[in-house]
Amino acid sequence: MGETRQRDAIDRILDEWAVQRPDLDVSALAVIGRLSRYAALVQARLDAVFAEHGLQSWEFDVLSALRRAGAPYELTPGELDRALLITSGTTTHRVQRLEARGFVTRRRDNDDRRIVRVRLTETGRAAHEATHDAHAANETRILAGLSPDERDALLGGLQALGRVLGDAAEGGA
Amino acid sequence: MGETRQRDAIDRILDEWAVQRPDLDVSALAVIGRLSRYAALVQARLDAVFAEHGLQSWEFDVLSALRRAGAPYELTPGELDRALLITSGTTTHRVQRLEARGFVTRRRDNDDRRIVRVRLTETGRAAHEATHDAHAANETRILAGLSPDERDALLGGLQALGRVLGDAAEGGA
DNA sequence: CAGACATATCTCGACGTCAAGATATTCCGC
DNA sequence: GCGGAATATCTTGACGTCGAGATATGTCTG
Repeated sequence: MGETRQRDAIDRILDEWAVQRPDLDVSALAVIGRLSRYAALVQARLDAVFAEHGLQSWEFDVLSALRRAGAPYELTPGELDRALLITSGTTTHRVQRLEARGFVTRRRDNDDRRIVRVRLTETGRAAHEATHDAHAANETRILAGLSPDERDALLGGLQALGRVLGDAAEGGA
Repeated sequence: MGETRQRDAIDRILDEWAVQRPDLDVSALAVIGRLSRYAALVQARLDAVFAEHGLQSWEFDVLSALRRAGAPYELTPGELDRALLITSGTTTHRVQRLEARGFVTRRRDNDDRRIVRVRLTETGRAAHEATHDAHAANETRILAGLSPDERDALLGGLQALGRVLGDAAEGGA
């Protein structure tokens, strides 16, 4: 306690603005700048573990969405769009490449022939399984340096942000 | 108080894992999943305001870095790399396009001819100025729905995360 | 001062994403 | 059951980013 927190990259940005434009209110930047910067730094750490297991993070994301959907591990491209916050063109592209790797299959629904069913193959499920533990451990390790209070604060703050962003309404399944 | 927080998209993901793999510890996912998802949702809101002012967010980022460097509003490509967490190839590309729009100039340093000086033009400074207020207001508006406690929790949690990520050592000037 | 190493920037090719629109199918009101 | 609106997916072209390596310049060691 009482110890001054070490200044980070965002603090330096705020310092620069304080010199250049002391009239500005940078308190929102202090939050949002960190949010986006740290999300990028965290993603880089996650990518490193995926790479060790021969996966891109977008591949893992798709496999995870299918895995957690439960047997028969099947979703439509539209459901993937919404779950992963990506556009339909991106989903088509991702599914094609996962199909080429043998991780998923695609087939038309016979009741509604507009719909496609993307299903995890056994190979795909195994690839997810093989990577998941290391990934989860990686996430745990990243947060391990936080005290319980800090971690609660971060989670609570993010939950509140999610409420403000209206996330409950988006990404529905 | 006592009111149950509305369940959001990440809660639904956690619920799905609880059904599929009740043995998993998803508490780290609850934090990191939100971090990356909300960073993406926030970025989309920021992009909307930049678009109203005819800028891409990467353009605004470069103009901001130069602006807050102070007169003569000049940085090297390497400094931009580190400030913006991008690779040198990306910086070259960004600077070329900002130069084409008349927002920056490039010239070799005469003392060390490996070095380039990227300088904000008056046009570039004006473009930043014209966008900055709306952008700052947008950031403030996004956070306006948070209570002071929630906002403090979010900021404090992010600062702790920055410490854990070693951000103080990165992005230095 | 020559050679090796270090630094700064740029080039090139590949990749992932998006936006807009095309196509195919289903639903709904009459 | 017909025509138009709605829905689901795919196609296309453009763009931003990265990684690896090329080039040019500077520094250091002996």
